Amino acid sequence: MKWDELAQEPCSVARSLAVIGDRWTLMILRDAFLGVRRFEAFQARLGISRSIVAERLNLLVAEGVLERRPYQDRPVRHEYRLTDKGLDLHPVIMAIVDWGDRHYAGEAGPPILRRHKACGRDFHAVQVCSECGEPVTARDVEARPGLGARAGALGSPG
Amino acid sequence: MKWDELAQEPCSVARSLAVIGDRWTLMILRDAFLGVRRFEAFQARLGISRSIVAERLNLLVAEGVLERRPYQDRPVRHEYRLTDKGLDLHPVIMAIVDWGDRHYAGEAGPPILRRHKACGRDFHAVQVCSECGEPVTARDVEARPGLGARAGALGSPG
DNA sequence: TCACTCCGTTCTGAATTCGAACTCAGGTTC
DNA sequence: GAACCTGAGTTCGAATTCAGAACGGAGTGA
Repeated sequence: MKWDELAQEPCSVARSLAVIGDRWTLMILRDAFLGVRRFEAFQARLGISRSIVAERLNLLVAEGVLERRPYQDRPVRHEYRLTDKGLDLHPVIMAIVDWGDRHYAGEAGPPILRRHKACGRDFHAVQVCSECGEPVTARDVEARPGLGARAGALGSPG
Repeated sequence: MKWDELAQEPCSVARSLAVIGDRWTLMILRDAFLGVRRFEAFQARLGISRSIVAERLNLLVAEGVLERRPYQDRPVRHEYRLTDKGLDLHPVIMAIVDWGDRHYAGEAGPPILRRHKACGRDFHAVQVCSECGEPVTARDVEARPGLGARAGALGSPG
């Protein structure tokens, strides 16, 4: 399988990774969720080449994850903002943060603390079942092909 | 920043991505969560070259995400199983699945359905606050540097 | 003895990715 | 109006990654 064939797979992981599975794309999204919006800022924070930043931002705009909009005239300057589709990626970033916090934080604890505005406390994200509200772990889940699976492709991942 | 400097960043996203942020690594983990355990199976399902599969499996073993253990003697054959640290990645995979299901599933719905054994119903994952149990979205979160942040690196991502 | 399986490793050349330098356009300062 | 600055890319050659094929080894079965 080639990288650009991922999007055609009957698998939500593959389709998602075709968009966000790139090395730097998730780092850009991390910054976007922290409020970074300008080309220069993304480039400076990540310290990667401008061509990479430009390419990734264009891809995310093309996919509807970011939106490019002017924030001033004379001269026209643009900023990149998360769309609703982009905001839907928040659980992905939070899940990655949690894993990093758990397994790679040093003695001093996590590098970033996150406060839940609604309740005012520092928190981490917990995944629960949409139906019963109980926490879900890997062992609690049974997967089977759905209607969106490729016909005859039983056992196909998704 | 170079790819292999990511692990040194004071940022849980960067540290996690240094391990799992690779193109194919997440696809391998997807299969691992679906029960795939053998080299040949990973290679056949992904259709990528053997050297890539070997390299990624070795990296995941070195990081303690997978465990290589013999499942037979004469000849010795090994299988790759998720460790506890690997199982902790389940929320990451589920978050990616959800985003794909939501934005890239066709008319027929998601390619894979997942049943929560505890309650018996098909579900999707929902992220809630560990403190108050209420759902969390991007707009509900306020981030600030924690003790694990690099001294003086305010605004450093995490 | 010969073929076959499972599990890798090594090699090579082609494709991709990346950093650095360059461009361009508008605006500001002297 | 010349010199300079800043935001936002584009171009190009070097470095990296990858696929595909060959190879090896340890066993099994005919």
